[in-house]
Amino acid sequence: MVTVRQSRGCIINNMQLDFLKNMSALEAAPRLLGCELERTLDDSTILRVKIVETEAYDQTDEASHSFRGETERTKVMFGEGGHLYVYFTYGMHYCANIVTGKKGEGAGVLLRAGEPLVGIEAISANRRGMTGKVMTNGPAKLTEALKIDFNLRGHDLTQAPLKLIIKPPLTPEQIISSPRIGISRAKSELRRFYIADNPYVSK
DNA sequence: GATAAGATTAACT
DNA sequence: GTTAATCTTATCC
Repeated sequence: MVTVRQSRGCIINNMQLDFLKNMSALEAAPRLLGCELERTLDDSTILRVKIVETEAYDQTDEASHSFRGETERTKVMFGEGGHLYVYFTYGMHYCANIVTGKKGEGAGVLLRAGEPLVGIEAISANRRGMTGKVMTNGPAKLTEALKIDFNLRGHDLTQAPLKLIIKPPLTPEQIISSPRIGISRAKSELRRFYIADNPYVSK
């Protein structure tokens, strides 16, 4: 019985991420709010966070890494939805995106902030002892908290050690959209989404 | 081969 | 509000 349930659960999980292949970044960004990321560390510690803030990037978007076409860095963004695009920036930070769309489309959703649910002590340790919202209320803070770096570049999010767990969609009333943060182009487009009144949102 | 900019953060004043 | 830290990637010689 357990085997059957696990097997079915796995299939359902895969199908749940399948929808990302048929979704634009702009559709997926608000949809991913409230969903969860489960990270298994090398020592088997389980961490889980709820996604509370996202931004949409795609090929038609001047601010996107995929805007000027596929390169060695951005090729994961041009792969199938449901994988992880990781990039390194400002000489010291990693940021993570959930890729959306079919193969050949360069689109993804930047994970900007999360709310720790499980493994909070380990998350705090990863963040050099910080506690409270400053642990995960920024894109590079989130990757540091979950130990995401180039080891997980292109990772399939249906698999350990990093799984995306789909939850029911939030209501429109729970979601606020705004311009994105930290970009120099396409500044006025409403491509940032966050959960209303959640203390772990970055700003 | 060299250079400039960057989907940021934390520690300052 | 300002700034240093720090290095990959893209772009331009």
